[in-house]
Amino acid sequence: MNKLLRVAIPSPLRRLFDYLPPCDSETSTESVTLDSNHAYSTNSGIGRRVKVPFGRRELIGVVLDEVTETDVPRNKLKPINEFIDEEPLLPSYMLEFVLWAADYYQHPVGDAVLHALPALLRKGSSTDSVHHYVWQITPHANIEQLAKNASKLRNSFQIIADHPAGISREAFRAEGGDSQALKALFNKGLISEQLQESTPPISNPLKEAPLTLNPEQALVVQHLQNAPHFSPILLDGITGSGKTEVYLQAITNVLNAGQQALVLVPEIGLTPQTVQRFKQRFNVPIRILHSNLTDKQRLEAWLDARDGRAKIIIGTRSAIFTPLLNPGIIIIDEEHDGSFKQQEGFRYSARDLSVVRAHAENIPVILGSATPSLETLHNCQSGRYRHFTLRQRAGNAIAPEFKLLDIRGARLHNGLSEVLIEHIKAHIEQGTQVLVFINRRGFAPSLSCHDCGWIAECRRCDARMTLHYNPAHLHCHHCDSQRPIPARCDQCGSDAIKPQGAGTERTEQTLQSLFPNTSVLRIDRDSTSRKGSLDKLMEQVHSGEPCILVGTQMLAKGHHFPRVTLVAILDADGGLFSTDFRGMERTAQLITQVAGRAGRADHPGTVFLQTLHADHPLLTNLALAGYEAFAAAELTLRKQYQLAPFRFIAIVRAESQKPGTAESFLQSLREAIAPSFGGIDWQGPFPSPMEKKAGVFRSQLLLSCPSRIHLQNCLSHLCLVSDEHPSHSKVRWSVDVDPYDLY
DNA sequence: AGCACGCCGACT
DNA sequence: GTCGGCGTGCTC
Repeated sequence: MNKLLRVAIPSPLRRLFDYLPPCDSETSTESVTLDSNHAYSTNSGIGRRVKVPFGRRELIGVVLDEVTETDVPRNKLKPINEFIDEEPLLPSYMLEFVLWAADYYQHPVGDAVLHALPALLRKGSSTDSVHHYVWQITPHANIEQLAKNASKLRNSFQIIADHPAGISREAFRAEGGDSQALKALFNKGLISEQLQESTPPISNPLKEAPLTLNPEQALVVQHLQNAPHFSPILLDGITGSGKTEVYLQAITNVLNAGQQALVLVPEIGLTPQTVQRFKQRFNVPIRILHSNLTDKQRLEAWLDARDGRAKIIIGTRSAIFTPLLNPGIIIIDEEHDGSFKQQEGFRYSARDLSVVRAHAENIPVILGSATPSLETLHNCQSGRYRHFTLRQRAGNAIAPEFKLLDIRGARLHNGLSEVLIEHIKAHIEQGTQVLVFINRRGFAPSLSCHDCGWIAECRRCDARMTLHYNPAHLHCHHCDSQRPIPARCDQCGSDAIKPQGAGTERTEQTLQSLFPNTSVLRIDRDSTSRKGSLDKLMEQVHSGEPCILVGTQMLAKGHHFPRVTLVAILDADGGLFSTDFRGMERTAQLITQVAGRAGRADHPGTVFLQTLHADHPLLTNLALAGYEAFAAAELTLRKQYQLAPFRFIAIVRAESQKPGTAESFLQSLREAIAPSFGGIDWQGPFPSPMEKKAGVFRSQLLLSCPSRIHLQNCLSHLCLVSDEHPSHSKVRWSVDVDPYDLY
């Protein structure tokens, strides 16, 4: 009986493809079949990449199984062209993990498997294309041999000095080292390149002494040390309560046991400050997976993790698929953050998968947050996760005080109330800093005609164009289309067209004119898009001089502003009446996170919330009792209304070029499937909250069910039906399991 | 998703 | 006459 290879192919087809073993050019070229003592039949093919003929193309796939039976007619089977890898690329438990994820999120297996690989491996690069030469400091070299003002050289020297076991060129560049400086240091004889030796076990992984833990922190570290097996933990601690120190000490124990740590952070949270904490503490190779690495750097980091050379891996969402030789712990920092859920394609949640992976590897996992998601809190209540709370702030800092600022009927200066302006003035005069949070980029959220009421709208979306002055244009934040600012109204020709409302640009301008002698710094995607511009702004803030920071949620993540004593949230009402049932939760998290930027160290902080709904229970509860109380109340409501996390939900989304096509497609899916799946609650199909986006019409169907398995079975069936559907080519559809956004 | 085949309109 | 529009069908 011939052995067949079952291969995962990167295609949207939700199935695997069977192939014959490769033709061996030496034995026979005309015979398609192979005898059993062929070289390839002796060692397992599972986990190896192959080049296969697929239609008229050649693709790279991964062998998932070896079988002897197939439903495919014999004459359709083709032999694979060749094996790329001698050995399995992935340990089998990693393949199983990806397969589990593909199944859970209803994503085509082949696409998921190849998604889990670094781009170069996806394209067929060999794993030994990475050279193992590393740079080291020569024995007598000292940084003092370099001129004091040669900062580039000194910085590059320091990076290499920080890696006594040697650092590769790619890793050096990834850490911000300069190639020219590398050459110069080599020419000066300060560094040398040699073949990497197998890293000697590090006797002491610590570079600096750990901080003393308070009793709450010690309890967590102790718990992990006593139980180094699967044990999901929520580390629930307000900003400044020392979550990071707990991570560092938990990692220390893992390193001492000769194991590796995987740390996941939100997309925007991968700041140099976070990374610095780890580098300062540890004496071990650390790999950072951030978004602007080259493909080669990524591959190298991946291989270093897989082969155990890297001891700590810090990365964003996709790093959850990094294989580890000897995993010891997984840490998800800011676990409530939406960026852990991929919003297109393979719609996995790295946070949820981290628990699945930790379970499979039987290691602890820490979910850390000052504002835990309701899912995670629910998992604590049901006993699935242990809940540890850190209530003490470092250095006895006082928690910020919340004040609701009722702006009904108040005179506003481009969104700033007079009371607020007075408070800003007082803080500036007292010599501290002020943070103004507004969750809208641009100058104004819309441009409208005062004569006829016309509003500038996007031609491709059901949305208004945002007015930007810097540079001047109209911009759609949903599809990125842009056009010049019209001089006259499109509809009536009047020149009375005016900006409506305020975004960061306008707020910056208004504050600057109110406080001409104070620097006003704007921090949003537009002001920080140029490389290094964020660093420059941060430098100015950290110099400590009084200033006003104006910005979007970028301000709420990762950065600490010790001199800020006043936080102003200009529009606290944003998510109060959202159609998304998670709107409240997100608003509460955002407000709490922004507030956490103030009142650190010895400066007590105040948080002002401008609102038109000063008696709204969310706001009063949050302001008076804090996030924990809010979350408890919100969970009760979710239970009452039978929403997530008390039911499992999934959304089927569809889009089409013509209006109505997507909706009738979903309608026929529902009609075809609903009768055979009782116990599932169907809502829709209805048009998406923004039906037209980037020129396509979108519709969605919401399924919910108290049983995960039942929902899962229903979705599998739905995908089968959908694949066979006649309008399959006119409609693009996708399934989102455990959606984060209901748009 | 690609990529080919296939069958009708405006160009040299 | 043919270049090319995108409908539809297939990929082990």
